[in-house]
Amino acid sequence: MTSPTPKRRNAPRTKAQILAAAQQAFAEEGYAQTGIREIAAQAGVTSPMLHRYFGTKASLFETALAETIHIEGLFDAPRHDFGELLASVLRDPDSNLLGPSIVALAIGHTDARDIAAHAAKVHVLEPLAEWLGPPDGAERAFEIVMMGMGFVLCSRQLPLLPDGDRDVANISEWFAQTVQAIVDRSAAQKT
Amino acid sequence: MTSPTPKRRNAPRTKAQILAAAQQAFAEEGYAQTGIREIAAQAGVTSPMLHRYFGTKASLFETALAETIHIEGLFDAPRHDFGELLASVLRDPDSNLLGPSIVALAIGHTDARDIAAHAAKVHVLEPLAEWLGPPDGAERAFEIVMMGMGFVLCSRQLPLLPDGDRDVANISEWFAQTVQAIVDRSAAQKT
DNA sequence: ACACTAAGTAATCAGTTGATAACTTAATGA
DNA sequence: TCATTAAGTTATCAACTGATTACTTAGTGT
Repeated sequence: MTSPTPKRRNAPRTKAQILAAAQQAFAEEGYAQTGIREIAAQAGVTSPMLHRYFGTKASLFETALAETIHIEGLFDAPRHDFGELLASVLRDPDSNLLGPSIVALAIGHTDARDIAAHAAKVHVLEPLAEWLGPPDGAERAFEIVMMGMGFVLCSRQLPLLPDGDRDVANISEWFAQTVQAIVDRSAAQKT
Repeated sequence: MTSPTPKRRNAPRTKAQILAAAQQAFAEEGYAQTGIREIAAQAGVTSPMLHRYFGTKASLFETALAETIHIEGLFDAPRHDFGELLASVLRDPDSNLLGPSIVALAIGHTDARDIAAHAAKVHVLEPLAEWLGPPDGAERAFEIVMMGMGFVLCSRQLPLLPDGDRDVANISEWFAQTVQAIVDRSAAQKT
């Protein structure tokens, strides 16, 4: 009972725990408001461990974000389901959406904003643009990311969603259709 | 030359200067990263002045945001121009867009996020919903705000816009058309 | 002319932040 | 078995945060 539990040492496990705690904290509280000690405590270690394994707070943020943000999971389903798929992921309260949340909550801090912008560009915008295809893949990728970020921001972070289930369902349906229209849009039929 | 310029006293002017400096700083750096002293220095006063006139930092933020955020200016033009009008305001680099920027940069901080959410609801969503009209004004207002926030977030804060002028013009046109479709959409023709 | 009020400043407090140095101790290999 | 390496902790630093107190002085009404 009084044994202080000698604390097994396990570097990779500790490192992983810190990373997971950081991702969760950055996604819930944002970069600026999340303290080094808070992350360390959540990971069950002390704060210097965090510097040992990840250097600075910003560099921890960078790796935490890079590991979390990814879009490729949406490319497996049939192309005509993309809109509905994205809508269901963003709407589902159980999908924790670490990536978009971390990016959205990071823009209030200069360093974090730059890191987040770069990660979003490399890990989301560019793969999405390539998946959509030339000649206007970049435009359409921006439009989709813009809608996704707007939805996450306004529905999860702020939150501004109307109260009724009916409203939410309608908004979700509109979101899916609008995104799908971007996916289906051909560069030929421009005005 | 060596005269220290006796410093005229002018309460309302000082208060206005603090408010203007706060709006600018909150819109550029965000709530969390903007310090009391920074705002005071920008306003040409010392930090206690800020507490004298506005109480706490959060309360200063609240007044600064409430004075800045407004949507009614877009209601004067003809209804069929709303999409294009909103797009032009959001796109124009010269329109400083204090309101949306302050809201976007505030979500990383708990207190500021709550204040911003309330302000957005009262000063943007509700007037817009009323302007759009029943029965689904709330839904459509959310959709428009969502798109606006997404655009500001991705184009101004991050920034993720493609490089070419051609791309930007196309995105802006798509944005205007999509928003206009929400405005024009009648509740009758729902699936 | 003078006293009162309020605008403004200097100095400082207590708490928190990210980061480090110095120390302890568990694990590993020769 | 024992010395070396690395995992982990304690204590602490310097800087900065929002906020407050006590003081100075300009403006104003009588």
